[in-house]
Order: sequence, then structure tokens, then C-alpha cells
Amino acid sequence: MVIRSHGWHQLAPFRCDDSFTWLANTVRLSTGRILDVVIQPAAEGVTVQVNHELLAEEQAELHAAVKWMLGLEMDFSSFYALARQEPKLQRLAESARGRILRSPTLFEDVVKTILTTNTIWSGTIRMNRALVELYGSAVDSDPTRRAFPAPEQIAGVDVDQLRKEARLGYRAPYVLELAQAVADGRLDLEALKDSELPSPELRKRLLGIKGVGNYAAANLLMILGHYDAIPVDSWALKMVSQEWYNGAPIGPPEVEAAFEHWGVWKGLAYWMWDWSTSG
DNA sequence: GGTAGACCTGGACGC
DNA sequence: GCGTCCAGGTCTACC
Repeated sequence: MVIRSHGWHQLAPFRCDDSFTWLANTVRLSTGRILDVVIQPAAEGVTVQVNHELLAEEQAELHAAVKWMLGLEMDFSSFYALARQEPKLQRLAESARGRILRSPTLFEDVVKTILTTNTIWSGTIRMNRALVELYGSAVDSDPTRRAFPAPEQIAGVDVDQLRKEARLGYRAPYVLELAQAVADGRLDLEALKDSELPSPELRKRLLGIKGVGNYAAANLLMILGHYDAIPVDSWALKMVSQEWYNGAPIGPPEVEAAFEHWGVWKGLAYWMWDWSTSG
């Protein structure tokens, strides 16, 4: 299921139950309204529950946000056709997996991706939770439920506060600079969601963001539905080495080479690969 | 273009 | 409990 596609469901304000039967998020609409949203699978797609009566335009915005988060608009049929020929991917074709959970805004996903770099996963969870708890707006009826802070909210925080209070460390100026650029209108990240730009051009734009390097750009390209790049991190190097190089030290070119024949789907093939028998 | 060192935090380890 | 070392991507300065 899309909830378990990667660790994003563990990052605030996402939350879910232990058996992944529902996914919840606290979402900030453009009107400023903060909604508690619960998503559950249904016979025909998903059901969405909110804690408020919504205006028509708010309903439309929420509908678009949920569709984006779950990747409901994506077509993986050509990938499944290839995956059925590969034993390490057969299960995913059978269960129609492949979608990657996304945050409501690309801004949120860029910040989260920066917070995954050069740290352990528990550090990513901690930094992300701190941003939400310290600077995110709360739901009216429940002050413990907070949305991910809007760019304007982070842009108004002092870099030393981000460094010491939210404990982002050296990432603080990267996150602040990004938030300020988006808040000022110098950077329109959300426009990249439905951009027609080819992957190399998108990658160039992403690499222009301070704190986003090769790994982060590839991760964000996957989130944007471009699967022709692999987010090579230390885990990727380890798993590919164990799978095809007998555990010998390798670099990013070997990871790319291992999945090269998957063409435009190589990032997704890597992402969904069954590593359980590696090593 | 390639490389070395710095950045910051948490966890593991030794004392 | 304290100090030291290391892992984790990216940036910057330097060659």
C-alpha cells in the first residue's frame, strides 16, 4: 500500500495505525484553515473524513491534495508489464503497488528530504516533529494536532532558533533560505508538480536549492513522478553491493548500472526491489 | 572536473 | 557519567 511506500508516514504531521488501515494528516488549506484529515481505503478508491464542514473551494483543494499525496492520478501499467518478468518485483505488480506517499505540498517534501540527509532516520523524525510542533498551526478543536509550517511561518523564524530550538544543526540556513525564497515568491516549487519539464531540467532546478544534492534531487524527482534517477545513499550502496558485487565497495555508477536496463522506471525498480534475500 | 575537509547530531563504545 | 569516534549527504575551497 502507498502508506508503506517509504518512511514518510512516520514524519509529522502524518500518522497512521500499526496495521496501516488508515492514514491521517493535518493539512493547511490556502484559506488558512487547518484540517484534521483521515484517509481510509474503500471499494472504489479512498474515503476522506475531515473535522469541519467545508466550502466548495476548500473541498476541491482538499480533493486535489489527497489525490496528490496518494498519487491517484498515476499510471504504472507499463512498469507492471516489465515487473512481472522480474522475480524481485513480481509481488509488487500483483498488488498494484508503486505509488510513493507524498506530502500535500512540494515545499514540505523538499524540507523533509533535506532533513533526511547526513543523519539517521530517528534524527529526521525528530527534526521534522520539532518543525511541526514549534512552528506549525494547530487545529482549532485540538491544539495537539498541528500542520506542517507554511513557508511564511518558517521564513519568520530566526536561523539560530531553527538551529538550536528545532535542532536542525547546519541544515537550519538551508531550510530558512528555502522557506524565504518560497514565501517571497522567488521560487515556485508547487509549479514543478505538474511541470512538463524533462527530468534533467527538473533535476537542475532542484540542485539549485541549497541543501539539495544528488541524492536529495533524485528522491524529489521520484516524488515528482520522474523515475529515471536513483537516490543513491549509503543504504543503496550497501544493498546493491550485496546483491551484485559480493559485498565489495562500490560507488554510485555501479548502482546506476545495476538498474540501467529499467530505463525510465529504474528509480522505481530500485525503490520497490525485494532486497530480503540480499547479503 | 575532482577531491578534501567542514558541517551537526545521535549512537556506540571504552573507560 | 564522560569523552571519543563514527556515520550520514552536501557545500565550499582548492588544485
